[in-house]
Amino acid sequence: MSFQKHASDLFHTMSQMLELTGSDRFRVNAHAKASRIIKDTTVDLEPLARDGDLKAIAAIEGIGKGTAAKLIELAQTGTISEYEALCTKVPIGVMEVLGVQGLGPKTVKLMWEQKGVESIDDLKRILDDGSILELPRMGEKTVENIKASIAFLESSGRRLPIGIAQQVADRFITMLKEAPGTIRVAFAGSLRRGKDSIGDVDILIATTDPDAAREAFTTCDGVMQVLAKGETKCSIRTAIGDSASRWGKDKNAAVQVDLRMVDEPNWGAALLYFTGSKEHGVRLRERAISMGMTLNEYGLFKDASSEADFKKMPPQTRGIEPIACASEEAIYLALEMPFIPPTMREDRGEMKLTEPIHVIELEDIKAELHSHTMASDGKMTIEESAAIAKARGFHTLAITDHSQSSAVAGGLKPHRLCEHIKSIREANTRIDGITLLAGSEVDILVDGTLDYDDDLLHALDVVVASPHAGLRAKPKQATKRLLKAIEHPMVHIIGHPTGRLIEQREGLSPDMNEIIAAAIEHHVALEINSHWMRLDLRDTHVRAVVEAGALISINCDGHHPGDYDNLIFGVLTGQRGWLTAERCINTWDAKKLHGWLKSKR
DNA sequence: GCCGTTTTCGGCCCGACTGTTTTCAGTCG
Repeated sequence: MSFQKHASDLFHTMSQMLELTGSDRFRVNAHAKASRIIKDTTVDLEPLARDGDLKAIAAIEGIGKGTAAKLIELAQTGTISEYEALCTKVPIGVMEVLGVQGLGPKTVKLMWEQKGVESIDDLKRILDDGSILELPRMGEKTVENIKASIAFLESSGRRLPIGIAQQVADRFITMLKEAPGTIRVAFAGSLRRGKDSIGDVDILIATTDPDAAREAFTTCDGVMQVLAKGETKCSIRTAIGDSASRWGKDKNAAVQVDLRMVDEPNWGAALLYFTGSKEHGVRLRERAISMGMTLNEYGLFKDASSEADFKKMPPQTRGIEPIACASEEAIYLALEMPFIPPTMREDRGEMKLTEPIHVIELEDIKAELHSHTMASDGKMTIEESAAIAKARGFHTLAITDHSQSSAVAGGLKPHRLCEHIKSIREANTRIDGITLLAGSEVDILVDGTLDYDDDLLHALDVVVASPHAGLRAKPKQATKRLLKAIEHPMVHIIGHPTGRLIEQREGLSPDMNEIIAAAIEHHVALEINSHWMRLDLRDTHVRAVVEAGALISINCDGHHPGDYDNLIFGVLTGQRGWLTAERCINTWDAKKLHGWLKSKR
């Protein structure tokens, strides 16, 4: 595990332990925030911490001298004394109990202190023998909810890949559009922000008939449990359904879906609020206060009232008219900020922007440079794939089937690749309106060499070099391997550079700063693989690439016709890394792109 | 623990829902 991931995990655990020991809540928050920033930052913390550079670390916003000192301690001694001290106070197993939905620090602390609950198994014990009912504020209904939450956690507690969450959201949106009285319906939350994995699906609806929406939502097919059913908010757990088979083995997979009912005139304020992130929302509300205003899900209010008792009532209930609420754009404008796209709302520096950043959009993509056909493990012919790419308005499609070492993927032996190149060239003469390029997704072997000899590589228009095996290698070895591929003069793109699979396989952890520096030096583009199981590079890597000024290539890695629809997830990942169109080679016009590809021949 | 266009001290976002409460605490996002 990388130093930063490890440090981030430690701070997260410390934050929970502080909460359980009744520490000052602002201190708890500061630790949680530090955990998030350590995970997200593009600053390489390990060398700074090893050198004891307190000043440089504390210069990162949200990281102060206290946290910086602990990071240095971690790098130099291997642990943090505050963490060790907390471990003697709080059994580590108590933290897993905090993961049960509906149980917060107060309740978990009570269970731990009064009933000796130090694990989920202990919790099950006091549920089974009924002694949980001896705790204050604990009744039959709460007990049932806890049992359901444990079952949820054990069956499918993990986060959903965005591709699956999107299917769930689309299903509910289609259903709610049919409900009587619906004016508008949309998904919000982390799904709208394009995160690579989604904890729960948020749906927003404006309707003249809330009762109908509530009924439709809580009684539709697949609903396993209704968690809340209130005036403005409903929560359910639903089976994932058809999508589960595509996802993998877990047919019992479930996900929580929240429905928020809002008034149409406040749509923008509600959408902004429920899109989050929580941290971005906090920053916005702080900014509003500093400007003498109040921001909530009903709007942005000029709130000069200083009466303390008035302050206790939200402005909308005091008859104050919002100065902005209809659209997100209006609210950002009133806050004197540029519009921040949903994908950038993570409190990763966007609050400091004075000018808008025009991040890449789906429509900017004009070429697909990584696709498979029936020649290897794809399910499309060259012609089928070309027709789809053409229909999407692409000017170029590169056919890049697997190389010989990927035996399970039907990788092509050299003589078959030669025949395949001929087929692609022949198809290119036959098919109008799109340029077909002959390429290959060439394995980067464990030692960093490529899977075909240079003569054969030279015959290809596009070389996507990707790691497929040996994905458990140590960071140093992984860095060396990828660097060797980047330095190869005939490589255009490094495909899914880390080989991670979301929620399934961590993949490689190379030194991204070294990788990016080499990519710049050797004019190699790093891929954002758009498949929702991969999204590799991930958002924070893209941000580092963008800051350093390297090139990105966003590709579908299509095997099935439907895989072209995954492109949006790659684009959203790019946006999350603040990627602009000009840094992405797939947005270039044909002349520029083909010229760049030929420069490596 | 962090931070500063009043501040190195004294603040630190806002509202909804549930369950067990007879007026509200705990949790969530």
